[in-house]
Amino acid sequence: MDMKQTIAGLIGEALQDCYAGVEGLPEGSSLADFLEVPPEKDMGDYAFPCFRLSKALHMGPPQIAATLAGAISAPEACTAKALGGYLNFYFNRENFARQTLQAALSQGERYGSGTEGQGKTICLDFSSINIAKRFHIGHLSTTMIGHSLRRMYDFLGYTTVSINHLGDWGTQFGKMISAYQRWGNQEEVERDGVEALTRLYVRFHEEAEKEPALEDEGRAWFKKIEDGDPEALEIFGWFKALTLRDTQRVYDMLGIRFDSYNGEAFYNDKMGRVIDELKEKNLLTLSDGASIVDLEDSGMPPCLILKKDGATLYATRDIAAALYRKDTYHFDKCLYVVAYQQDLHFRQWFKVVEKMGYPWAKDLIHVAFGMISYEGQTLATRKGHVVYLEDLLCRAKERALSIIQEKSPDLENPETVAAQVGIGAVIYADLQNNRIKDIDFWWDRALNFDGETGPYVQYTHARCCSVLRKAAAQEAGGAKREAPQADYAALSDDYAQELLRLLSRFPEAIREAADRYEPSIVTRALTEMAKSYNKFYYENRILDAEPGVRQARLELTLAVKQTLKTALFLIGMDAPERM
RNA sequence: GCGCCUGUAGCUCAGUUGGAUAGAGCAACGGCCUUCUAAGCCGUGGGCCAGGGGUUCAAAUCCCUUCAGGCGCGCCA
Repeated sequence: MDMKQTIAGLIGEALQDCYAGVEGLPEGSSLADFLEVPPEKDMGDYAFPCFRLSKALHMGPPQIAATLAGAISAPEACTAKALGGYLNFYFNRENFARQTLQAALSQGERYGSGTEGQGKTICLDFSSINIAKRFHIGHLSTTMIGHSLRRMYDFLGYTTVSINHLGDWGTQFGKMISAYQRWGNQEEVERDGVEALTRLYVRFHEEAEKEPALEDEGRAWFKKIEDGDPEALEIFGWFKALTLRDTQRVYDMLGIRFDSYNGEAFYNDKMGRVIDELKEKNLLTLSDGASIVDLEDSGMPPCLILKKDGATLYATRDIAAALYRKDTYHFDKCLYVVAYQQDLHFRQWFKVVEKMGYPWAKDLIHVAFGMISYEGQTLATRKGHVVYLEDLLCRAKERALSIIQEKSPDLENPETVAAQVGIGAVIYADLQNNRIKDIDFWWDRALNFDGETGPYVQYTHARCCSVLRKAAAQEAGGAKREAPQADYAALSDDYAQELLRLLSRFPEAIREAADRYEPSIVTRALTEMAKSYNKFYYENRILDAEPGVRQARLELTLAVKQTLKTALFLIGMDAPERM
């Protein structure tokens, strides 16, 4: 049982003993929710504010705290002291150390995992690239947040389905075929991939300025795609394959995998059902020639379903996709990791699904995140005001490599580690803050590896590994027999206790992150743990301590190492053992 | 005009969903490597928590309001 529950139990008993029969007192598990962490270490490990009892008991909080403190005696778990209106609890440090390490070490890198997701499925729609467009920093957040959430839900036992909802439908692809037919050549496109397609697309627009007939030609090619013309489909399929090939390089660098690439084209023939159902349920009305679902009763503008010309829209496709996913995956939740600009769009079509009578509309979640800008300005591909993800990752890797050459010239696999560290820095920076915050990208910030950064945490992990390696070497070399019994009382100092406290709370952090769809909670827990370990490390000698003390500190180091690795994994980062 | 979001140190942000004296990192300055990884550690300076009202024993946190910024508001996605 964890300390919080233990303490809640002790308070419950004390309330019974001291104030039996009084009405309106909290009891049971609600007491655990009242517990808080005091702002200062010397105020204890947990505190119970007595203010809220004073009404029911007709007594001042300090008096209540003092009475309860007198009634609590459980020295093997903790001691209680009254301070003002607070009842402060101090852990029995030796026992707390033993219990926490036992919990962490028995599960190893699975520490913090769970089974609460057994039998539940979560769909995650993220990254969702557009065909014939290069992957740039504007796609980083959706990709990393989605990937991280996916790993967290997996860790908690959920079945997850990662979906890359491809942007692969629209007249722009007709234009691209037209441009390719006029000016493209196969070799060049095959070689340069998306880059070549972008050039063709840009040229198409330049030429179309002078020759407006081109627009019609583009539309005609798109019509051919719609009608299933073999030539059009072949070229378009090739463009698609090229895009996926180019993008896959980035996904490989990031360790990301998708279960489905069903995008807009896939749902093209699945929207009839939506229209029919909306008509059947009397939700569709005509307005200025377009078909809409009126949402005035929900205080929102209407949701457009069909254009004047009868063509479907974004919302129509999203609804069709949601129905398909519910039928196919039977999800308990479907998350859309999409920038906050689209907040209204999601609220609208979620509401339409609700009006269609599907109770699972409440399980559709828009996981919104902030905008990214580049050195104070809006991203603009056309003006070249953009940072491609591949370039960013490469430069981060180069920077890591040059630091390795300077500080660790003897490293065996500098290229591999440089990639892990450089890419880690980029991922960390993206998942460091609350996802709703806008991000302004600056090169010098992105390539800074000092302070609270990805490399800092990886460095701490490598440091733990180094200590454990040296310990193993000592044991192999020396005449030591079996591991001595750890002296957990040796972990009573403030530095060790703070570290243990963070370890003991790590499982909660993962759950909070999953509940709030907020990877930054894990990033922060990770950073706090690394900081805490570095302090501990400077205050305490590990390898040359007395055997029992050495063993206890090694166990703590091992627990931290494993937990850091797990947390890094959960936000999508690698954990090199040396750097 | 209406709606959503944001406003905390010079900069970038935390702040455990209402608790005790508001915390980190960066930047600046000053210390610490013949000892387990100095990509590290320690210290100094820096705050009207955007402003004003309320609710509460207690507000950066909840409610109202003003201001500032971002985003969105029908045939794009």
